[in-house]
Order: sequence, then structure tokens, then C-alpha cells
Amino acid sequence: MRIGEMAERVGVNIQTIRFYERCELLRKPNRLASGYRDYPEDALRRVRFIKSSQEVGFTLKEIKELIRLREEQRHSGAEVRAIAEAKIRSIDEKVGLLKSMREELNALLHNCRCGDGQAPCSALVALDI
Amino acid sequence: MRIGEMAERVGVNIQTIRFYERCELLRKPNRLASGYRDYPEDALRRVRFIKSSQEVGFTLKEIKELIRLREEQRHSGAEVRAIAEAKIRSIDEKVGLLKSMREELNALLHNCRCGDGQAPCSALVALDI
DNA sequence: CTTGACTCTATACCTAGGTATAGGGTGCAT
DNA sequence: ATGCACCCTATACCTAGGTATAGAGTCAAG
Repeated sequence: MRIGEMAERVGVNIQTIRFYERCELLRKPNRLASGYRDYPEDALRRVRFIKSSQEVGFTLKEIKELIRLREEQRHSGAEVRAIAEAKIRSIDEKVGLLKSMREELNALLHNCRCGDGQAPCSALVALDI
Repeated sequence: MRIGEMAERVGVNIQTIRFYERCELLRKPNRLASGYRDYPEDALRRVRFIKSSQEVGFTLKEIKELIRLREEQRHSGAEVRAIAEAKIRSIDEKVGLLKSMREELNALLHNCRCGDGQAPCSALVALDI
């Protein structure tokens, strides 16, 4: 698959793909005789992985940390373990934050009866924003 | 509380507090006779709310959308409802993404026996990164 | 009554993460 | 054989989200 199809299918800009390659977030793909990049089918998953990780607040630097493990041939089990454990802790923190935000919003949905504009919405007062 | 204490207690730069005020993410606080900003105790929570929301991948623009609801005196219940529902959906998506990342990482922790450097780590191969 | 730590506004600067453009080649369809 | 859609590299530019600096005022402690 060439870069245009890849970008199209994941829903990102072509430049973004090349940008990720420069940042070493994506491996350099094989080239056709023409010099065009030629991606295997599963390169799509790698780009999607980057995009989802960004969605939940990881920076490219953090994402690269995870990716680099794979690229290193002789990484130690202990190193993998330590990084994975740290990532899991940070994921759990994020899930915790999201859950409390969700509860607050849900309270808002069920308590807000302020369509009449008489009083400030009590649910939003509780949310304190 | 003056701005220095506020920044200190939340763990952000003083300039960041003023930046949020300019962006209308924080209400303009009362001023002392000197012209110094004077924050109430609960302004801390508002800054922490912004910071946690960023942690889980919301942009300042998205955060502001939620905040603005409160500021508007006569918002309609339907509008609140629609925005809150949209936010809940996006929170659920994020939680879903985080859960699958967590499972992958957990598999990595329990399957990786590659300390010997003989073979590529099979858990990371499965993770496909 | 001055020195040091704090504050103010205004403006300039910085990093991350892209996005666009210029100038040129590829390759298939007409 | 040429036009159109695609690709290449290199470089410039852009937005978001801050962070630093200059120049000036505040104020409590010594």
C-alpha cells in the first residue's frame, strides 16, 4: 500500500505519516523501484495505535518509549516489566480521572432542571467549574 | 490566597494561571488594594479540574466548552444535556481505549520471558508496535 | 528607609505536533 | 506524448499550550 492509501484509511494527513517516520514512531517502509513508500497491511494498526494513545493523553515521546522496546533486539525482561508497569499505573490513573468526570457529568444529566433559567444549575454548581 | 500560593499548591507555573485567566478558563478573581489577584480557596479545584482533564486528553477548547455552560446565566436544559451526553460518550471511548491498552500491557507483563535475548519478545510481537 | 520576595502588565519566546508549499519525478490513461 | 493523480525531499509555516523577560509597583522585616 502506498502512503496516500495508508493516510486515507487511517484518516490522517500524508505529511503526518512522514512526520511519524522522521520521529521514529514508524519504521522506514520498503520502497518501490520508483522510490515510493510501500506499506504492509498491518502498518495501519501501528498508526492507529499512535492515534488512540494520543486520544487518551499520551505524548508522542511516551508512545515512542513503548515502541522502542520492540525495536531493541536485546532488551531485558526487567526493563520491559518496569516500563509496562509504569504505563499500567498511568493508565489506571487516567481511568480513575475519567470515571470521576463521568460521575459528575452523569449527576449533571440527572439533576439539572434549570431549563427555566431561574436559578443557576445546581448540578453545575456541584461540579464547580 | 495570592497567585504564587495558588500556583505552588496546584503545581503549575504562575504564568499558566494568568494564561488560563486570559483564555477565560478561570474567572477573573477579586483584586486586593495593591492590584494583586486574590483567589478563594476553591479556585484550586478549578485549576485541578483543568489539569486532570488535560491528563486524559481533552484540549483547553473542550474544557472551556464545559466551563462556559456554568458561566452562562440562562442556558437551556437541553443544551446542557446535549453537551454533557457528548462528553460522556467521549469519556467512554477513552476508557475503552485505555482498557484495551491495559490488557495488552498486562499480557506483556505475564508473557514476556525474553530476558535471555534469544527471541523477540512474543508479547510485544502480539502488541504489534 | 531600604532590601528582598512578591506582584503587576506587556511582550517575546519556546516546544510539541503537525500542515503546506516549492520544485521535481512516476506512471497510467487518453 | 501529454495530462492528471500520485509520489519524493526539503523547507517553511502554523496552532496549542505554555514559559520567560523587561520594567515597574507593593510590602513586611530588619
